[in-house]
Amino acid sequence: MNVPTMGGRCLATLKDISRTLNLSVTQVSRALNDHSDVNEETRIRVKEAAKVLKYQPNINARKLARGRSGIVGLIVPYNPNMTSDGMWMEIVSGLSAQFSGRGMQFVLHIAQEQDAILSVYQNLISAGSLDGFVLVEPFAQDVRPAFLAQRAIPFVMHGRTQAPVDFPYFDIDNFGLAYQSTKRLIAGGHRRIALINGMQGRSYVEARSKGYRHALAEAGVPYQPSWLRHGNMQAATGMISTVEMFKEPKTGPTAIICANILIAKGVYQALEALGLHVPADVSVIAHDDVLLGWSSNTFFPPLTVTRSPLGDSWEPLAEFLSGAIEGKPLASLQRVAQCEFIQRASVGPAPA
Amino acid sequence: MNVPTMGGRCLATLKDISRTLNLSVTQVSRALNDHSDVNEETRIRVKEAAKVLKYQPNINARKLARGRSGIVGLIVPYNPNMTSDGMWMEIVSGLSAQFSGRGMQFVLHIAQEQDAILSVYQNLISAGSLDGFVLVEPFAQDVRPAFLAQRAIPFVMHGRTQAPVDFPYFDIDNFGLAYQSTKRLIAGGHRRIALINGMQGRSYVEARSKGYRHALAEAGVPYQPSWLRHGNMQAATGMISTVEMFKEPKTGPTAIICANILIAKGVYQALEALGLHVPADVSVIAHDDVLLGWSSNTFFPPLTVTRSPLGDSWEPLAEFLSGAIEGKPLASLQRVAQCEFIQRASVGPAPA
DNA sequence: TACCAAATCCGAAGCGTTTCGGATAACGGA
DNA sequence: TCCGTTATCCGAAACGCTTCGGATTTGGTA
Repeated sequence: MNVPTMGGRCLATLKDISRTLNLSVTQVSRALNDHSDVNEETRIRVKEAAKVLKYQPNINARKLARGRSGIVGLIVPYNPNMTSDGMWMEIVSGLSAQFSGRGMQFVLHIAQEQDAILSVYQNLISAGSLDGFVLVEPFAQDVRPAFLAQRAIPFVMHGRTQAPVDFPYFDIDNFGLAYQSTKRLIAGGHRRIALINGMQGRSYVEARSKGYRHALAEAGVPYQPSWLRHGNMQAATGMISTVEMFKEPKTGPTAIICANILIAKGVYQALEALGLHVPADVSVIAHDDVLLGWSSNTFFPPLTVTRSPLGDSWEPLAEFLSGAIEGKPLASLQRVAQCEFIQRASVGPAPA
Repeated sequence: MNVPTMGGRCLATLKDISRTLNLSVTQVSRALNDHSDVNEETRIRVKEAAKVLKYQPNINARKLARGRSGIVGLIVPYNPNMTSDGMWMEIVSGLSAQFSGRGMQFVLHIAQEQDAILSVYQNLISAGSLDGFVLVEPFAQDVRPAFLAQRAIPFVMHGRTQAPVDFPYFDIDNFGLAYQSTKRLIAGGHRRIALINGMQGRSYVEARSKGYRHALAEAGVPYQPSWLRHGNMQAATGMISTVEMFKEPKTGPTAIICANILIAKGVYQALEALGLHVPADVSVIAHDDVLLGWSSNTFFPPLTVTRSPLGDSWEPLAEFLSGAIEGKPLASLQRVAQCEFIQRASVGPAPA
């Protein structure tokens, strides 16, 4: 139909190398791919020639032969206001950089609203266009792992689900960070501790709630439902929750744990408006993903945080997914990162 | 090396269809691709069978045969604080959706700092991994078009450069919107008009400055350099610029044109702080990209805007790039969109 | 000397498409 | 009746790579 008018860009092929070296294409391929049965000296000659000829393997041919596409994807449902949330950009840029460093491509697929999300996975796989997925922001009850695993589609999850996890994942110790924070506050004499958490259903949110309640139960501190709050991870959530919890004066919490820095920002603002002081009246701890340009050191008084940079997760995620595609054993494809506890001035003993 | 352990996912091929229909692979391929010399009835039978067998063309084989990868890319230099900017997410999600709707893949490539940006384009192309690029946020003097055009690498630009544009692009009429805004203010009796623009060097910024100055010159209104300001497109820029322009009381502008809604937000805040009223003391016009969750109707008094949704550009960009790859004539791959002028209460006659 | 294993190499088949260059049949006009 | 068209179809080659199943040499061992 249309002639390939668009310019040269012709590149060296395996055949070219084999011709100049008087070798077979087979052997050149094996040399380049570091296979076992090729003479060390030959391998060097081949690699040398490849460099000289500026050889670049044609990924499509390779993929056709290998039966893999070399492309992995992240599917996110289209959401008009996701645009205001810089976290997605962080995710995309982090993963994209990691995968391209591994000679793979990473594509972001926006699923349109009308698409059933599971069928999107199915379609992309069966077209041979993608050979694996990254799953982020999982729900505690997430249907995707079972679906994908059943079809032997490789994937890696950023986080875990409530069900036993027999798949590759990288997660932080969400239970632990909430547990630790709560426990430390209790150790400081606090017994009226609130947790302002993210949206219900997300698995990291549920895990944190559990850690919080576990610490309370362990210390025999009664759990008060109105002090476990849920909302999106924005300053407004922190502000509104705080105001509501202090509606009845003198009955508010003496310590507040925030699911992220933004929420903590809102809490600080609300406390200031209410005339309450940190940490004299209320202690505050937040979890810090080191994200969004929000730094935990823009707070006064300085904010105590549990810290685990979101940016540290892209490398293991990419590694685990490519491992899964190559069929590496599951045990090597799972990791839970611990997080750092950074004590600062926003936590004090419980007021008398 | 490693056996293809990872499960079935085997899919119907052309051969399967040809077998069930007693046709040649050739003819099946031609039928599916709507070529000319295939019987209408055959074509229907083939498409029917394809549907029944859930046939999905293997893109890698297709790409190998056609010599194209079907993947286009956007290269952005790595920038740690880009993440705070929701606009990138908008760009990525918009383009990604458009291209995947065309059966292509769109990848975001993060160029690491040490990479020379031009060589990144070169490398991605010569590996055969990408067959075209989208260029966004061009500079007035942008070196990429010449580089890519010389190598016959297809691309499309969101915007234009200062140099004559003999390449595919989609742009809005930046000159025109600044010109129109300025002209209308002049018509309202204003002669002290400021423009708070984006960062110098970007081509849309330069174009707007030109439109502004052209309108001034045309009306014989003197151009005052301190009233043409540059900064990033954030509220802070609007605020700071306004405060500075009103440092000497009574000598400030009577009208301010803002490069986007965020800047206008800052301007409103500064004016309020300075005790100046919109539009009695100062008229305000902004350009509205319909973005960032910022809506121009959160303003009081309502903000007059020139409006052209950034979201409208993804479709033509995708169309033009795939057109360029297919070798369509240049003339059909260029468009400048006009923008809407929405008159609201933030503009009034010049104060006496 | 005969045999075996290890080290290197190679030919050929295959991956699933597209496409070039005919082949075949039906048909109308000369 | 012969020939050129038109409408359909097909075989085979090509795209560039990987990989299976040997082939060849070498050196050591029985």
